[in-house]
Amino acid sequence: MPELPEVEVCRRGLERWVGGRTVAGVEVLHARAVRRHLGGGEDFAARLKGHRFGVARRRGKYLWLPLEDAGAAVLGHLGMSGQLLVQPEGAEDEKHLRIRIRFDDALGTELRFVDQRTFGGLSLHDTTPDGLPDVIGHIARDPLDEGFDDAAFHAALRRKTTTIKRALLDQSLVSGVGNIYADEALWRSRLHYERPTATFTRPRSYELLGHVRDVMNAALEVGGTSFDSLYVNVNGESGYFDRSLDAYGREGEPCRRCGTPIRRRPWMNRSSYYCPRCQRAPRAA
DNA sequence: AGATCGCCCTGCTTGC
DNA sequence: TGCAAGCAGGGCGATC
Repeated sequence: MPELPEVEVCRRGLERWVGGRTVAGVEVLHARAVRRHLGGGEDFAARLKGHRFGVARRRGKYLWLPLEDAGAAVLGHLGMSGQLLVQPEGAEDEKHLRIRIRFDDALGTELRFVDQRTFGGLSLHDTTPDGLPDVIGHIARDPLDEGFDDAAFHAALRRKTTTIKRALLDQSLVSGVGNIYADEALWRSRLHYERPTATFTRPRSYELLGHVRDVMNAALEVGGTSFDSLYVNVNGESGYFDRSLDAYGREGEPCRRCGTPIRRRPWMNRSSYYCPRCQRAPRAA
């Protein structure tokens, strides 16, 4: 379950191992992996061939490889279980290999999109003048992005009629926050997931953003060591999940602040983990 | 038009 | 032991 830090590690790997290389051929092995490419797998392959990749970029959990001089980019999302791997050309196919991209050079490696649950995929899109694929114009910057506007985020919270965890997962307000990091940041902020966003004061919004950044930076430090190898490893096994989680997945275990057992509650076809003592439910829940 | 929620998918775990 | 249900969840799009 790659969250933003894992996607950023993946982007760095793409930048290092795939940037500047020219596509020799593309194999689409599973149609669902290119479902966002409206022209289908054959069109995807045909339109990539012969083009050179530029510098990999990322916004939220989306990442993309610009095609130089084409005004287009290959957009990728890892979904739940996606991986982008740089493998030796002769290496055995992974069980869930969905897309293979070969290159027109002598480096001896190819790019593979591997995805068990097929929530992720690749697609080709025109880019806007600022280089963004046109279909992700609605995705906000992430809190680690220098261009993220804290004041605008707070104003948006005040404007919305919703609750804080929904807002954290709303990629048009802030990107890169998934279910795990939302629960972690809320625990650190001592905020209940159902707190209405309209009640947020500016200091409270800023404190929450600070905790979101801390959670992401901590994971980035742990996961950021694995990209400096042949493999662009983004499978979420950063080690961060086992060692450093305070709320997510800890149902029944003692809160690290007060010792109260952490609770799990069904929420939006998912789960919310929280400390019932540190994170009190709002009065009008 | 803003807010909410069902659904897509596969493999592991749990329970009867 | 075998089968079914539960669970994981990002984001699109239908619905209210």
